[in-house]
Amino acid sequence: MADYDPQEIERKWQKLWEESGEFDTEAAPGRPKYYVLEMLPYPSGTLHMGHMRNYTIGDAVARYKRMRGLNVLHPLGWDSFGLPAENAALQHNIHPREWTNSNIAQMKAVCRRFGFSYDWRREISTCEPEYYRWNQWFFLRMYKRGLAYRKLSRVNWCPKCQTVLANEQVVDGCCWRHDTTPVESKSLEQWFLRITAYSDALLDDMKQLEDGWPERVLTMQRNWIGKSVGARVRFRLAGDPERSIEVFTTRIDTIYGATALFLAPDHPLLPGLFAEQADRARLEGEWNELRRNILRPAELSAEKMGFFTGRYVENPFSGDQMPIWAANFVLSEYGTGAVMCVPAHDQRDFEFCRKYGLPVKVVIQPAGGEAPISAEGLEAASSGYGILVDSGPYSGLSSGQALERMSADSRERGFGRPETIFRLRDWGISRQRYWGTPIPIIYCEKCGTVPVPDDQLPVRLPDKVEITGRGSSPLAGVPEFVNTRCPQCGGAARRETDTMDTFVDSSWYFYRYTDPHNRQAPYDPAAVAYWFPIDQYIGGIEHAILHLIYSRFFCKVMRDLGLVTHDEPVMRLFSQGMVQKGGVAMSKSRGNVVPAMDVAERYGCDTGRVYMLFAAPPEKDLEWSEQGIEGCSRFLHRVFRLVERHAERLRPVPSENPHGLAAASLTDTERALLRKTHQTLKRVTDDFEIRWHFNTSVAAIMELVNEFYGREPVEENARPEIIKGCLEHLIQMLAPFAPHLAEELWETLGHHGRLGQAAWPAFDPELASEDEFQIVVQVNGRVRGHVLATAGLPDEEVVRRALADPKLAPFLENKKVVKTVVVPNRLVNVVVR
RNA sequence: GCGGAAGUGGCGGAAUUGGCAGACGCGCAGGACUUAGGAUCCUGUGGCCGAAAGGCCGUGUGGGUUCAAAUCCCACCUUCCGCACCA
Repeated sequence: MADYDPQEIERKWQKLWEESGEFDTEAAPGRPKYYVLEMLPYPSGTLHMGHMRNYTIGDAVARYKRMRGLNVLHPLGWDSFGLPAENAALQHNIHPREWTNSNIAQMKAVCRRFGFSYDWRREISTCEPEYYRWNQWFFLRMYKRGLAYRKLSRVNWCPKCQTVLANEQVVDGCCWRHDTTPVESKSLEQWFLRITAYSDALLDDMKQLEDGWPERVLTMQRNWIGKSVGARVRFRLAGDPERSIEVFTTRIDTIYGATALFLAPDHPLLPGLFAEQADRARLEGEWNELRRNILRPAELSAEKMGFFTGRYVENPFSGDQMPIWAANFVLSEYGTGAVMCVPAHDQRDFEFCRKYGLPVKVVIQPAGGEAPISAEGLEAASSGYGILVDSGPYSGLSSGQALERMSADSRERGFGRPETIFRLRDWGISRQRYWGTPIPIIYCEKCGTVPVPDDQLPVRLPDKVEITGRGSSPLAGVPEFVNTRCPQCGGAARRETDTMDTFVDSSWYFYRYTDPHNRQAPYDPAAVAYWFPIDQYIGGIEHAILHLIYSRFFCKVMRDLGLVTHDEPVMRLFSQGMVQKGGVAMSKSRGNVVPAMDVAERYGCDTGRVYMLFAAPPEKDLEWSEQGIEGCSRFLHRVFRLVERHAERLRPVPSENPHGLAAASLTDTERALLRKTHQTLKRVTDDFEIRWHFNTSVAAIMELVNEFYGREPVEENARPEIIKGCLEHLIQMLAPFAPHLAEELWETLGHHGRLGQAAWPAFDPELASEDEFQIVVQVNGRVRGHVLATAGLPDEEVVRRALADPKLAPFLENKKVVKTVVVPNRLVNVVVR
């Protein structure tokens, strides 16, 4: 008997698949489609098992859906612009393009060695001009619509990357790639994409995603967008009614309780407030001290500080005079940079006022019978909604009523208006780097900022450039690139030398897969109309906001440009867990990686795939275990031997897959094999369709294999055509997980067509059904015995048999049966007293 | 601090609708085959008591609902994740 040789089998089928274009797909209007996609990888070098998990999940799904008869689009490409290529260039004196392309070649070889069912004709690489010209094309369309603009702004600067970061790329005050490097603040001219124009759309359209996206991703996006509905209110400066300070508040209902007004330390009006005062010098000293103590996100426990500016404002509702303080916890970049201080109803204000002895005034009493609160009795702010008191004409209203009426009144009386603000900021995309998409803008002395015309795209990245790793755009040092002609007046002009954030590349790449070689447009809308939206997207949770919010934004822009008709690009999102070794995520920097190629060479890729799916449910983190993978290797060997043992006898026999029990007179063994086969089929199918828990699919198939082994020699008690039918189902169910072995065994059983194109077996509930059950017999909820019952036996009869079980007798002695509970085909519980 | 997820044998995990907790795999123990086994096949394997039959205990902790709870409710503990002076 031949031995299972994964190397030979896998090589054979990969070659055949490639030659026949097995996984090439074409749009076929009218035929049901399925678009399954794994997040675009960055070509960092060699692939390790930590990378392979989402490809394995995606490939199992793609293969399953093909067997269900769907037209499956399953592509892969490369997110090939980005900083590591420049760092490699510095370190090894190699051109970023060369480094990148050699990594791609290596990684692609691993993907091929794993037999992933990609349509490689659709492969894209974002650093190729054929791709990035469409980044420029989209940018220009956004520019024309005012969605791309340039402004001087304070930006996040990572000293390690030597470039600017978007807000989304700053985590806990540090760079997302260098989590121990605090970002610095710089003022630079930057290009922005106006994602805030879609704040409400990004929020509202999440309703379409509630069924298909993980709740925590939606929550993170909601928090990130940070919508606040409130009001803007203007406070006049006491003694100087021409000047005023605006605040934003979500709690205008508490405004009668305001006892001060706080300004952010770098509020522009602040220096002017104490300019004319006698103790100006002291105030400026305080101010400088306070500015040294502006709270950074990392130091939350730091103490609140502030000082009285010596000036007052007038509360436009109550007429009260309120002192103006500067406070270190007020954010200058959020809202108006000024807030009203309501210590009774805001915890931060409460703490500040207790420290500096400012008065506390209660204006909201809790509704619904709770004890009323008083300023003296408060130990913490009472921030809930309630009923207004001491609030002039608004006393007696509920918070809800007051919020609406008071913001409307503020508008009518000319000192305010309802306002909604967002935490979301526009997306800064300028990067002072070489290895990215050039921003297609030309600066002309006469004409100003001029977009590059479409027919001059792509603006190509020059090959020759000096990369220094220091903080200025490398392209600025390439005169052939910088010096150009103005497209409008033809005069001498200079090109923009910053490149785009690489998240621009990945914001729309999945559209390009539908039409990857189009030279006239980013894609044919008809191709997108057929394939979109993406049915299943699979990737890591680290992109919960970054990539996934940018992509949603791009989709909405495309929709408004008339390029797509859907609102959301991705219907279902799945975040797989990480692969760990030694309890921490596999990564090159930690040095705990298991190279994917090693696994393929040692065990075969089928074994590696089965392990990735079997060791844990896909959303959980998975610990790499050499013993675990050996178990999976044993399992595949076991399957191989099982089929091989029967193959010669079964090859000439027609397989029989009886449907229903009446048609065939079955032996006990046949019945048992068919039952287990169809029970397994139900479990595996449900795991694909509903549960997405492939660990239990693999376990179910293992059970089926064990069933065969437990009944060997099966040929003595079962007809060959029944055995063959069951083995075929077994192989089909294995195909999404271990496709090479499955193809080989399919052929071993005498088939000539490809297994990947064979239909998924039809489930027959009648064959799966049990006709006899072991009923658990409980007394007062504790298991005391078992009885056998045939399906459909009346409850009374089941109870009668249960009570007749001699094992129960000691527990029934001197007791009265109060009640019996019957769970059909499962359990009888006798309640006694 | 707020929000979310999780906590089950020696280990990874299973229990899909409240119905025998521990499927499947690893590990471990024993056996068969064998010159040999780190191959393969078979058996056993939550803890405690017991020769066995069987009994008691057991899903982070404490309470509750129920004939019946890993599963539902309340309180708490631990771990992980997200948000964090966002006015």
